[in-house]
Amino acid sequence: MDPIKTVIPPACCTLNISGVQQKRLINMFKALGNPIRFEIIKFLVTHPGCICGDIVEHLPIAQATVSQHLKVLKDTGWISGIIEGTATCYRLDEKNIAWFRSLIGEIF
Amino acid sequence: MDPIKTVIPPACCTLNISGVQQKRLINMFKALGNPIRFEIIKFLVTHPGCICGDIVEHLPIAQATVSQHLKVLKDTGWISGIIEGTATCYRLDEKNIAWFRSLIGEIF
DNA sequence: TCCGTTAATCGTATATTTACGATAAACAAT
DNA sequence: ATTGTTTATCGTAAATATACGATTAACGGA
Repeated sequence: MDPIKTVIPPACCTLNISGVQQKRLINMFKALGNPIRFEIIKFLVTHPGCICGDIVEHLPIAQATVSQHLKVLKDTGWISGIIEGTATCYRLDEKNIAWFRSLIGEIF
Repeated sequence: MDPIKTVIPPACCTLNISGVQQKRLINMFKALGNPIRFEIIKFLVTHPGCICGDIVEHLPIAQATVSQHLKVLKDTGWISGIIEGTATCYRLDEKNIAWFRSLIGEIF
């Protein structure tokens, strides 16, 4: 007797990912799933190397809060910051974003 | 006298998006930025049309919680559900995911 | 050395998210 | 009609995220 075969129609995406990579991706999603952080990333596209104060001026929230969001974005790989005297210059983490882009292309 | 020109090096992505589209995208990111919901989406890739109970069996959380996550995924456009008798069959919202994919391709 | 500038961190209040059990609603089968 | 099955929703507890003012730390310039 033939075994029962269930045909699974091909899905619109594979989401073929797991483990550490999946965790990393989820954290990147989560970080960008916040309007303020999304705006910060947008701002960095046009203002690479800007300092925390520039971002504070551009947003309606306090410096401490901006700093906190910058930390989240740094920890999840969206941005990097280099200390320059008393300021910190922030820019997109292009390498990690490239990883994100190619991974999305693979699994979606 | 010449105006000062600041050259902005081309960024690794444009993030050229705003308004309602941006809000929609952010909400999709936020929804997928949760490990449980990510697993649900992965499960639906291989089990299209499955019912809530199938997902409950597959995950270590209560039925009420799964239902709540399904609602979030539905509200953000990741999945759709059609009522079939007393059950509800869930599947990926392929149209919306296609929108997501192409948008990501544009702005990243 | 003593200020002024900048950003990170601390402590904390509030809001949101996540989880659960209990219950309700909707339907199928007997 | 009654019973069983399935899922959504309600109420609520606990955890996490978000925001702020105050403080600290690190550096540059007078």
